[in-house]
Amino acid sequence: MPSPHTLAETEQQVAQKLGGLPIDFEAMAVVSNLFRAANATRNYLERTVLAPHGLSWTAFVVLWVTWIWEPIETRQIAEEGGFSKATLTGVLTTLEAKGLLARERSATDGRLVVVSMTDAGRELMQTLFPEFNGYEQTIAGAAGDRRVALAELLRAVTLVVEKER
Amino acid sequence: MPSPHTLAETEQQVAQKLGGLPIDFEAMAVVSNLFRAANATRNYLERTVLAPHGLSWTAFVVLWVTWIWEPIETRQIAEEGGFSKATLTGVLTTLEAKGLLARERSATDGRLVVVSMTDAGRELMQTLFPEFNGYEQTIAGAAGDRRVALAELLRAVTLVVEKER
DNA sequence: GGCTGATTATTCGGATGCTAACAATCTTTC
DNA sequence: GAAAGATTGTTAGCATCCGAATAATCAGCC
Repeated sequence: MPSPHTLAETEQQVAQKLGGLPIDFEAMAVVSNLFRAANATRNYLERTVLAPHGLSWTAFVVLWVTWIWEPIETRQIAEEGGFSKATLTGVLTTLEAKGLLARERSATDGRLVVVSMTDAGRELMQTLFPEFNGYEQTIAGAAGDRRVALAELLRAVTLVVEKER
Repeated sequence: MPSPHTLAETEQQVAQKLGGLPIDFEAMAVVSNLFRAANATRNYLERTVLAPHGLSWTAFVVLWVTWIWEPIETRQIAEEGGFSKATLTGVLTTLEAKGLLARERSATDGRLVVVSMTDAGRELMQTLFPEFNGYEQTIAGAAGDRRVALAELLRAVTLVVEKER
């Protein structure tokens, strides 16, 4: 079974399809590779280290952000994690059902919900995160000595698209 | 409302939580920024250019791959697009219902399904893709003159995690 | 203190996204 | 040519993921 087409093959085919219209292939490569890398990485981390603990990628992110900053308001978790509050509500429901964290209404502002870890949640993160970080090293190792530069470039991309809101 | 915590704040808090355990913060930064950038970019592209045409990110990718390589087998679309065949089946159902592409069983191998664009689908891509590429330029512009390097680093990450299968 | 506007979290509906199981088909081996 | 193994696409079940709508709460203004 052939592997996906090469960049050169794809560029040639796209040029043929669009018949001379100017296409920025470098921009195309940045965006398509961003998604391939993120998707492949998420699947890899879920399969190797998160699924054995019954966690999805986003569940882990929520757990991690809560563990680091607890007690924390839900709107802050959503902001740190980069997903919507609607998504967060669903994931919190899942994690609360697993007994890893707990929600309660703020005593001072009835609109807000505050989240804290349970003892079980803290214990899980104490062992899971160092293991997880080991896999992160495998992934970041792909960038060799340009890891810091890669992280900075990715941060710049996020800033540009979040500024366009 | 405070913006997300800085990298320095996060590192300090993580170090405090883990009490001296060695954590590779650079690796952490690469992986977390990869997801922030991919998620933010997907939301931005869906909101600005895809949703007005009734398309999700993955629906667009499937349409694009099919447009470039048609007629194409479903297993090849899944491979090029980097998602599972189960996901592809659902997205193809959506796109076929919108009249943008068509599926048919292979005449030579009953296991295979071949996908082609409809005239409506080709017309949509003729106008949509150049517009989409314009937004891609905005995004890739975040990397300045390191766009090619960024795409290569991302490709390296994908290769590393897909090799770990 | 009552009204208006803003903010928050949740719910709803619809779409993605995966793994595992399944049915149908093809390939290989004997 | 029959059986076993492999491959394909679909289905089922479960989890995410979003925007819009909703209900509850708070802030500001008069």
